[in-house]
Amino acid sequence: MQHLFLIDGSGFIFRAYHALPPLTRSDGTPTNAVSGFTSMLMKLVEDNTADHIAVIFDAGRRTFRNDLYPEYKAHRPPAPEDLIPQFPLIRQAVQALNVACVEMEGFEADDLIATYTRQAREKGMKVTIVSSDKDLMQLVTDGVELWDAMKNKAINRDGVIEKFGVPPEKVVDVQALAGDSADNVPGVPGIGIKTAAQLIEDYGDLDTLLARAGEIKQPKRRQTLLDNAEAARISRQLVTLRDDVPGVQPLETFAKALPEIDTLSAFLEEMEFRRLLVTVRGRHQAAVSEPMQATTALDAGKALTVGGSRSGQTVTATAPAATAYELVQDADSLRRWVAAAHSAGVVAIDTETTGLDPMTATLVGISLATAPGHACYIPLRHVSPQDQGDLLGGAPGAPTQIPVAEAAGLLRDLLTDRSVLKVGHNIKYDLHILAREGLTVTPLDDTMVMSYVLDGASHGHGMDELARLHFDHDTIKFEDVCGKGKTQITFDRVPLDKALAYAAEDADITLRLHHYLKARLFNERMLTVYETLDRPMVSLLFDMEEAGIRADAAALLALSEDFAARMTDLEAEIRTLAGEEFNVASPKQLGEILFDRMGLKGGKKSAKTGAWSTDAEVLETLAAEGHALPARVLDWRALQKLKSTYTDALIKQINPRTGRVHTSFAQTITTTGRLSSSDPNLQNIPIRTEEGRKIRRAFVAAPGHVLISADYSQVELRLVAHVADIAALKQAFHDGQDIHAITAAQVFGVPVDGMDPMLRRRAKAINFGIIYGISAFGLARQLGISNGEAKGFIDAYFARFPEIKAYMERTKAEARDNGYVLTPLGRKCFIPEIQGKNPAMRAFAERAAINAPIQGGAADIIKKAMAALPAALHEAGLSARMLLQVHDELVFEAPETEADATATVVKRVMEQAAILSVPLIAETGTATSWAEAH
DNA sequence: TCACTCACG
DNA sequence: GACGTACGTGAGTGAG
Repeated sequence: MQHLFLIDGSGFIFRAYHALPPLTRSDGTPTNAVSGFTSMLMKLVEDNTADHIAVIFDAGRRTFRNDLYPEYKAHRPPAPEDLIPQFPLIRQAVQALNVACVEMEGFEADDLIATYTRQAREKGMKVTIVSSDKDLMQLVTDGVELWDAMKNKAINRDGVIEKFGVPPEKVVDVQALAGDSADNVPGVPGIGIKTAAQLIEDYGDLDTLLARAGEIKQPKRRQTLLDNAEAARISRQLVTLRDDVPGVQPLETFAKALPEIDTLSAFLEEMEFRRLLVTVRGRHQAAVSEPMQATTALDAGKALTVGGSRSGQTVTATAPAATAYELVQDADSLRRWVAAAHSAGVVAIDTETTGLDPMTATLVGISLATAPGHACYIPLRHVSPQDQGDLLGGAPGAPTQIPVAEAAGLLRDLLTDRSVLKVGHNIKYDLHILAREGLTVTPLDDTMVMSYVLDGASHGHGMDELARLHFDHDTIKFEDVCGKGKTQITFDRVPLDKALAYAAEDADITLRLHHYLKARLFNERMLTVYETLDRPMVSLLFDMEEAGIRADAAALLALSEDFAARMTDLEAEIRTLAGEEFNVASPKQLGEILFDRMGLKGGKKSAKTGAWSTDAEVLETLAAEGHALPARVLDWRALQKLKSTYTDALIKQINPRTGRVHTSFAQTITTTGRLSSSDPNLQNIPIRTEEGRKIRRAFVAAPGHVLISADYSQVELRLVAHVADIAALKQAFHDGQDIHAITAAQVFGVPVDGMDPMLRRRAKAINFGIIYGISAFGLARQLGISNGEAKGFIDAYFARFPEIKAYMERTKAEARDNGYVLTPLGRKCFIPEIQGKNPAMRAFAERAAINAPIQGGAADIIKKAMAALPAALHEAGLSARMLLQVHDELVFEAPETEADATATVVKRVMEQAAILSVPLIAETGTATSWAEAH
């Protein structure tokens, strides 16, 4: 399929101009925009896969839109003084790069882009519009996407929905309502993008909405819409792009051509762009002196530019001429692959299994890759595709396979050879699978974790997504091989040819990702974070998951039954109080009973669905007013939660083979570097209520053993004191004082001795607020006080600890400048919405930015402690096993006789994990159950 | 699949 | 001046 690139020239110019400091040629001509524009365009021309490319400019200020609405773009300030002389030079740059260049009087660049996009689509071409201008988002459709060249990010249909809340075909309707202050499109006053999207969502389109505006519930909004219907219609005309601009230069003239080296050099020389000149000459030299690098179907001829300032070097995936995937069905072939891995020193490995749960899935086959494009698949437990299938093998029609035990034997030494690095994508999963075949694997690299260290939660880290993102390659999907839904088959029933293509590709991609990500870790200075914090977690988390924690099924069952009985009683009572049958578990039905039928006041409706809110806050207010029904519902809900989420669910999660619960720790999910736990989540086991604690009591040590819980004391507040460098707070921690009492004394001006507990409680809430990026609203809600009072507390806090204000401003600026903030140990936490236009979203992002170094810093510290602990315990001759991590707490299981010694080592290692300007304190507890140890 | 609710740090 | 809020997660339920 042919591929057209349309570059929004004006957008490019302004971004280049604002991104770069003022630069001038030796004759004084300003050149910063020319320089930025030229290097962006060069990069685009070199990197992309286009066969047609053009830059589109605006021709003049007046267009047909000014006839529709004279005020259109009337408030635009003129271009900056030092940009004006650069416009003609930029057109020269386009010519020097041998790229087509189009503009037309009376039309905006956007209209030309719309016109060419339509023409290209009619010819079946794919289109990429290089711009992040929201006005162009209406053009996105199948085969048409926007490309944000600064962020290196594609904006597809989903991206448009994220921005506008509606799909591309409805964007003009939303813009018509919301208007645009930059372009002076009026829209309807008081309606922004969010409201507009909601209205269009509700009514389908603008015309229907305007026709039915009388039905809108909110009186004020109804009236403004009725009053401004005409403005909305004109606005829509203004924002709708013309895709029928007549007499445009034909698309065929955009065919991509290489730049003339002499013309380009002359231009760069004239502009005095020495760095670009060197680059261009260097490339030219390389191209004439060396034959083309042979490449594979994957990543054909495409150079991967590796980011970072250290070298700016280009990493190209080197590969043989074609992908050669081999099916390995006999021992000799496998021996050859093992030898190849030994000589390569690095091998990518992936397992195929019968399921997704690492503790129960069974190995079906293994794939290996030893060089890009050079991969194999070793089927081990495939059955014939028609077979009803068990895992015994040897059934009629089962394919030829190396016996599993023999294959394991051939691989064993390779997998533990210290001179051969084993690379996997989410290799923790494969470790579980291989462990059940008696195989251990070391040393390790994990490309999923490497990707997370580099790009955080800015995108997902699945292999399919990374292949698409970095190699522009579409992998074979699991669903393509196994189907989905009811007809899905397990991998052991997949025919070997399809299994080979799928499985070998996964290993191949993993190896290529490893090459690419390793270079990026170095160039972007993230190698230390990866090596010291995240890489050691891979095998450690594997050990923890494999260990599991013992759960007392009988105790859980007894709790379940107790909860069930009490819920039945409550249900009867609730129905009597309500005077009718209803589903207590349905917030919708409950809301209708409380507020519509019983007519209680004080209800809130949700913004999204207009349903009555019945959350704990609402019900507690009603209960405090003396209403019995909401009070009973609260009791019922508490029991329902404990039973369904915990007791019932945990019983099901006890592994029959081990009698223990094996959670799964995710290492690449959170925005701050924390871990997360699922299947089941063991990081949210109840503790705050007595009933909940009973569940924690069911987590117990094996016979003859104890559980040791060790948790950091006030770790996040200590990090606040450290990163914000708050002298008074640091002193208080050094002196080992009660930090909330000290805060109260400072903020409220009272002595610590004989302090009103209420004041300490308030100070504690303020301290939490600081960690969360405080707002008066949030603090007021937490404490049940007025916004004004809360603001007073915050001002008093800032006055007493002025450093905190500076930290907050500094951190917000850091996020705005970079799109991420750094933890004290150097982890990047990405805050993409910080540049957002919506003030609420931006405020949200700012609070997240303030919180991230604190929460993330604490996560880094406990990771350092975890990484150091196995060796420390081993050296002390102790056999304790780490079982759980709950953000600031570690849980161990140790022989009773080693309890004290283990607690001592754990405490020491945790406290020494990082040297901050405040001491770190860890507290330990020992008991036979988790509840008592904590 | 989404919204709501609620468990944890 | 409107936006709609404390930070970070995972899971169960109802409803469409």
